[in-house]
Amino acid sequence: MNNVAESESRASEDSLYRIRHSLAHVMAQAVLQMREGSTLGFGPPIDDGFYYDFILTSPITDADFPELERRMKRILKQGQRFYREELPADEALARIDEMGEPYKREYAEELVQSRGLEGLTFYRNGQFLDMCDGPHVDTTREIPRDAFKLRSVAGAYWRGDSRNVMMTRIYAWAYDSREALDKAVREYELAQERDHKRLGRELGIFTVDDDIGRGLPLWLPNGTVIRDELEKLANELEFRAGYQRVATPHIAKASLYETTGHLAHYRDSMYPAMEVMEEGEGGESVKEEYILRPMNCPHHHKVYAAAPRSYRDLPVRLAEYGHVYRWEASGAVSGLARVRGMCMNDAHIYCTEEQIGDVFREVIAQYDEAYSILGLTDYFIRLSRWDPNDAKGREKYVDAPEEWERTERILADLLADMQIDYVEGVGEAAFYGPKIDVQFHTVTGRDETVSTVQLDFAVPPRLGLSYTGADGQPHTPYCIHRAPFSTHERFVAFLIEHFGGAFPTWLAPVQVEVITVSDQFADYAGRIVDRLRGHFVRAVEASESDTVSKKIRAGLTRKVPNLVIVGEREAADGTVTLRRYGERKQVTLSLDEFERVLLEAISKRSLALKV
RNA sequence: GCCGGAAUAGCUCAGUCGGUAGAGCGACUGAUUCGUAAUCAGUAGGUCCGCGGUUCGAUUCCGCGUUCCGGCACCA
Repeated sequence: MNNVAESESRASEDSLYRIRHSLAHVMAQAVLQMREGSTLGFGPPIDDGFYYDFILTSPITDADFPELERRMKRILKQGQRFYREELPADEALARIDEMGEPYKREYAEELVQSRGLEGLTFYRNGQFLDMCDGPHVDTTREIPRDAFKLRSVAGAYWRGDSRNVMMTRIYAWAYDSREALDKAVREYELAQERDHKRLGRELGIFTVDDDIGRGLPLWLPNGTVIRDELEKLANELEFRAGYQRVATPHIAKASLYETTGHLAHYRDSMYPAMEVMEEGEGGESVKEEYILRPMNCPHHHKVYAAAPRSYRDLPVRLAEYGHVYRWEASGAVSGLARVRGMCMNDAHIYCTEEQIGDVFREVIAQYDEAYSILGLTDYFIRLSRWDPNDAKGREKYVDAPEEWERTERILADLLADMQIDYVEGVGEAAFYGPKIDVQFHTVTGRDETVSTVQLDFAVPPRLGLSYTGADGQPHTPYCIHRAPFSTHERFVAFLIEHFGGAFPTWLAPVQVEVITVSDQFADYAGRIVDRLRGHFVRAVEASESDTVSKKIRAGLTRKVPNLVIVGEREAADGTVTLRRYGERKQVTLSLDEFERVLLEAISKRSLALKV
């Protein structure tokens, strides 16, 4: 972006910021008209509009939106001026008391007492007064009346803390023109059509059944194909990088998690223990507790510990697409994106401190390769640190400040050295160490952690892991946890939305569907399908009794990447007519040629077919 | 977990001011043999989410529960 464009875009963002911020005040004014006696929380501009939080005297639902919007438009029409006023701290607090706004008061006190502000600013427009930093438009006439739209009502904790009161948040879109608003709303609606929960059902990828349980998706045949293909790719990348595959059970004794610290730091996210009676040495009954594992690492640590290790063996790379189970909060569970039983593209790399840098480089190179195969480019890196000031710090993180500082520095230096831009994620670390998270933008515009690389300094020593160094002495290895393909669940959820359900040929559940013009050509179609299946291509024949149009429609609806149409011409010439998903233009090519480009696209995992 | 909303056929949805329900698509059967996004006809398919309450009678009203959706918190 050149400088002119940059400054223009910033100027328009500033004006948009004012519009959104001012509209928040306008909405709050209208809400107070409809629900007199309600109190205010925060009401900031956001990426696509604004929201405002309230404690309402009686609920508002989207059924109230038309009236609320009418009132807002009336305010805009009135041309209310925004008046700014700055008061010294004591007067400001007195003013807020008059306003009867306890939450504003709490925040104002904090601004004055903890942050030492000497004065606070207020904005008044019409009857509405708010403590607010601004900036705002001069008058509500500057705000286009047709460029905002109320979106949804939601709950939100005061100041984002679940120990606080739950407020009602009203979200709205807001832009500087009707066209920009329409565009945003259209994009939102298009994103809804790509929703993985919807496509997952329509494309037969997964289902969730009440009798199995919440957050425990069942992978249907089409979804299982995608899993298997991803797993195959992961295995190949890992094999090439010297990983060794292991297989370990889904449960372990509770005592293991006592030792690792999971029970101390992670208990809330774990399924509770299963109690069983086992026979003790003397034949007596002994109570034993087993836990569904929430992570694979302790099991892999035990694989590591199963053999004596020398520094010459390191790094040791142990990989498993391992199943783990986590007791996710009921309100968090959603489709495949947040589940309670998941299968993780896990590997643990045990290394010396000196090797950490090289191992991270190797892992990040692997991430790059994996994402480039999938055509994923819209992501950024987050360095996730612990938060020593967290109120629940001792519960959330292993208490070892020097280790945190040292390992976080290693990662920060490494990122700087590799010239990788990143954002800081304070309080986003794992309990056992800092991590580098890969944050993807989802189609609905939110960021989501898909993959992570974690540096674990805490658990290996607790399990007594060691290797013999060149000095003949035992040393404790570091463990690096990595999962470029995340869990099958979250990654496939993300990929469904990324591809809009139209997977590249190598990943598609059905790779080729052969459509006959009439069932006179069923023999030819059958021969094509058999031949392709002989090469492990997932080819199917369309139903015989439908019309060509109907079969094409069905194939497109199921987003089959390659529709092959055969009729008299093709049967006579030994050719096929190929209609690629998303392309109107078709090509007729010999069956041999089609097979060649198809197999090449599959083996190279191409995003497109070269014809 | 918290706030709010929703739940009717496989899917998308209509409907019953309280008298046990309908459409389109899909499925199945038959006819049609067709050249690029829906051929025609017929058939089957529903404890109207569950449990209580009110009522002569509840899918409809009320309560509780379950699940899902939009958020918040938490997180791969």
